[in-house]
Amino acid sequence: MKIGQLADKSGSSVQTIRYYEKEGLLPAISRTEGNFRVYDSNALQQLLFIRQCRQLGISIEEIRKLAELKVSPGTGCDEVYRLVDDHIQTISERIRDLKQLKKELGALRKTCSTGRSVENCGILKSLSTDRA
Amino acid sequence: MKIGQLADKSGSSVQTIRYYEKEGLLPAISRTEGNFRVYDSNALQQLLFIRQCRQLGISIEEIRKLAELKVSPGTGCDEVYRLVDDHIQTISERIRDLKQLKKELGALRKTCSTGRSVENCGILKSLSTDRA
DNA sequence: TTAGACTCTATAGTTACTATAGAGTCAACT
DNA sequence: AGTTGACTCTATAGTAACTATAGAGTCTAA
Repeated sequence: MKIGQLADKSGSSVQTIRYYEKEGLLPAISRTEGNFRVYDSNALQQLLFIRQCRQLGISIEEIRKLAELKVSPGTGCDEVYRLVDDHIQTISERIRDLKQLKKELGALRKTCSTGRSVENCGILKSLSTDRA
Repeated sequence: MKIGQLADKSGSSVQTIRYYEKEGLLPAISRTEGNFRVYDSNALQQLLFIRQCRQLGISIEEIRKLAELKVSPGTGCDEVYRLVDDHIQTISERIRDLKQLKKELGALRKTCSTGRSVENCGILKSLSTDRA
């Protein structure tokens, strides 16, 4: 199949697929005489793997590592385990930070009652003088 | 004061201050004979305002808007209110998404018991076959 | 044969900075 | 006066993960 079909089936855009190839996530594939990329179902599987990882917020760099591990038999999967664990940790921290942020913004919003003019706007006042 | 001192006092880096100037967040300031930037306490205030906003995750584009509103007397502060409200909304969504992600990663992690070899790694298996 | 859909490469744009190179400025010390 | 060192200047490239564009080529169906 050609890149457009692969894009449809995988849910990635054509440009994104080419981007993944350039980044070394998808191996070089064969081409038609007219230089069009040709993919098989194996390529589709690989792409779905990448997509799955990306949807879980795993970076391209990390996906590269995972892909390497996948094809290096004999090594333990501790590293895979650790990568996922680290990722969960990162996300937890991000959630904590965002919650704090939301709290601060909530407080900020309370300083404003709509309808005033900007000269008396509590939000702008707070932003100008408060310390986070 | 010169840019280094302003950086120290504000907590922003020298490059970041120059970047804000280029982006139009800080007004053009005067220079010494030797072309060094010179700042007063007013500039420090403006920079602290920007920092405060950035720490609350407000984008540079939005800060530009806020700064404009600050100096356009007579207009209502409804717009400020709305901006902050939208921002809270965005953050809430982001938190929700991340929580979902964490849940999925947690489930993924459970498919792995450490010490196995990658051929049997539950995580890699899941990533290769599951649908999110 | 030609129109339309698709594909190709290469390049620039996105966000909010950070890092670097290479040059100039300035104050203090010898 | 010379020089060292800290600071500053501009311009440019890099970061992450794409997206968008230009301009050209390919393929297929009417």
